[in-house]
Amino acid sequence: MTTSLSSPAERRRHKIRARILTAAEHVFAREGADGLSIRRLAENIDYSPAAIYKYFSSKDELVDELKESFFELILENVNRIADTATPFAERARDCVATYVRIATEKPYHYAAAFAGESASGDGPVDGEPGFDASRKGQAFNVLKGMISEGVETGAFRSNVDPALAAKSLWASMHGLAMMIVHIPSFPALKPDQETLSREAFIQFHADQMIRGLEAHHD
Amino acid sequence: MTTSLSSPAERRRHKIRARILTAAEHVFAREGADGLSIRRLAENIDYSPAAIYKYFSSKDELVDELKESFFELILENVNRIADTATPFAERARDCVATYVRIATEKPYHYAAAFAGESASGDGPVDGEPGFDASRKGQAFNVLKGMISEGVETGAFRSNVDPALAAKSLWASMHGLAMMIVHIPSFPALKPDQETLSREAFIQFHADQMIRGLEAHHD
DNA sequence: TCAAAATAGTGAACGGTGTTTACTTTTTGA
DNA sequence: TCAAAAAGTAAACACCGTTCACTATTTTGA
Repeated sequence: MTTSLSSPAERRRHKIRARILTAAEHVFAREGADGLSIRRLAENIDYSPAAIYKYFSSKDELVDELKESFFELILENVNRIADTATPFAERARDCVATYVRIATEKPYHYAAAFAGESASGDGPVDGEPGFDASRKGQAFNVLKGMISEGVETGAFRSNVDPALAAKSLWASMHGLAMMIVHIPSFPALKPDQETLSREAFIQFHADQMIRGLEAHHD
Repeated sequence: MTTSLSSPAERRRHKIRARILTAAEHVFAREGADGLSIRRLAENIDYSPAAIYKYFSSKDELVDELKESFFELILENVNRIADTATPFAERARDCVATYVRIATEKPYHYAAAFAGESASGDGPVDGEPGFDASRKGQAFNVLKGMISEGVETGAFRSNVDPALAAKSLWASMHGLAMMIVHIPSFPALKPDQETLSREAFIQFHADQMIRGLEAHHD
């Protein structure tokens, strides 16, 4: 939902910015940040390399926008599932599975989103102001909310701190996503049945994580 | 333990290779792969840039050696703990904690070790020949062995597949390590008490993972 | 309407990068 | 001793992100 802006000049400028971002998105998705060069990008859209700098102050800023809108995509999907009325356990598993699935569908985006938040220094983290407003912060809060629900309904042990547990769970999700991103055949036990076992593995991993939070079972 | 080689010429060559690697190691540890340039490296050791290519076919090959010996360091440490006679639960926790600690002590090494196994294509994975011989493969097998032990002694549920569980656990460890590497303040709940809470968080995470494998408890 | 100011766009350059090639110097081994 | 092998180098190639001085276009305000 992009709010259309006032003057026609501004609209035109916004359009060209979007054209640059779209071209960048395609290259980035296929080849990552290294494959995306300002010069190549400029040629794609029939501009001089220097022209890009009238719209973006640096390559990093341009790539940051790609990463940000990617994490918005993750957030939207996870949020939609979290708002579902399905049973708690299933809903939690779905959130994990969706997060990992989207992350691995755009491997370069996902890996880049964590490798250097914005080229220098890291973005805001839990506890610092601004974290809750960032896409990652919102996604984290969805997770935290679900865990709180689990504790309140008695599904999870009563002594789990939602913030702590959410971070641990996030780390586990992140780890699986990164493993699949960097080693695509990671989940497969045997080279065949690739895609099938990937989904199964994600399920197993999600169950594993959730079991760690559950009150005594069986 | 480097087996000393035959001829004096070969020894001299080996020595210079080591000199290059040592210089590279220092720069890489501080600034990562981007900060390590062949030209800078050459200047450090008073050689021409082209000379490096008499010893390494590419920058990637050079960096790969740094990554390999780093993972050997992880393997040594984890192995030492795994061979300890301490109680199972404690030993498992220590392995996880040590893995994450070493990973986060050399953040550039650890992140690079997973970001593109060797510049193009990925290294061998479980199920493929050669995996068990790689450092990562050996580390993975330590993990798998410990889980097998847990299943046999009845600490873990009897229906857990060690290979599957080891991958899940590895992913979780990896995720925490990567989170700390990319967002150093990740575990901290409040900006102070940094290092203290990091250790505590790793403990929590390790417990969480292990609980997911345990037979009914309490 | 018309000049001035702002904006869009460009070519050329700066200082980097990994790598290759042709060349010289040194070392080796029979 | 002397040819062959190895070590080392300077210069170039083809890239990269970014900046600068400059022109052309567009917008603005009096």
